[in-house]
Amino acid sequence: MSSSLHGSNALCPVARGAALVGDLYILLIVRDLADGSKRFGELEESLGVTARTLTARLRMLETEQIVERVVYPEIPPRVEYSLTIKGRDLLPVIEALRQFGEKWTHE
Amino acid sequence: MSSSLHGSNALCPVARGAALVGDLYILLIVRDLADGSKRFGELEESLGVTARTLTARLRMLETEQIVERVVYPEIPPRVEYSLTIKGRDLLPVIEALRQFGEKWTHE
DNA sequence: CGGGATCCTTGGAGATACTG
DNA sequence: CAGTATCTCCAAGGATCCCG
Repeated sequence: MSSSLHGSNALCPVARGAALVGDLYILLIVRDLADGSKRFGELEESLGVTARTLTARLRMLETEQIVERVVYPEIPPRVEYSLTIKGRDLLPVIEALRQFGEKWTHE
Repeated sequence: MSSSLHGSNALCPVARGAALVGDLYILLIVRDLADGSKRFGELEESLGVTARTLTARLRMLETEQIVERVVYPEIPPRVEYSLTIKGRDLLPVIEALRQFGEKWTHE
């Protein structure tokens, strides 16, 4: 996922941004959190990915300050994920992707 | 790279778009071709990736009609890659990524 | 419910060598 | 130059079990 850059244009802001979100699951997580917070289970079902993989992405997004994790000390436990300010600045990427998807992909 | 969708929101246009370009190298290829065609070797050096990997991405982008491949029968051979109309519709994604990268990433 | 720990499998990517 | 062909390897990801 968060790969390291090696090319001669690794310095480019596009490359640095792509190194963070150039990943299918991460884009889908940001999409899911676009309109409010979601629980771990909701994301799990929406992405159709195992907990292990989802956790890895969420931890990474937390570290990058793109996603915020809030734990509610209830029984059973509840954990809500939401976009930070930085994360919300990724929404134009999602929107551009949506435009493209609507225009060029079918089914 | 071009993963298959399994989640409950796999139908979303964002998901379908992300399935195509939710990959670091693909985003960098589109970025590199944004301002005109480039040769195989130029892309290779820019991305810092092996020929094998680059070829896989280019073939996939060709199949998806995002990139066009033109062979010039010269010696030594020359092959130019460029964005198709569909590929150019990905530029807003790259631009959004650039905005994000400029604002939130450093170095 | 929201994970952590473990085992296991696969294919994606590097390195190298070769060719039209 | 622009690939293809092999081999190898490691790490990402699924499956499973467990726990607070």
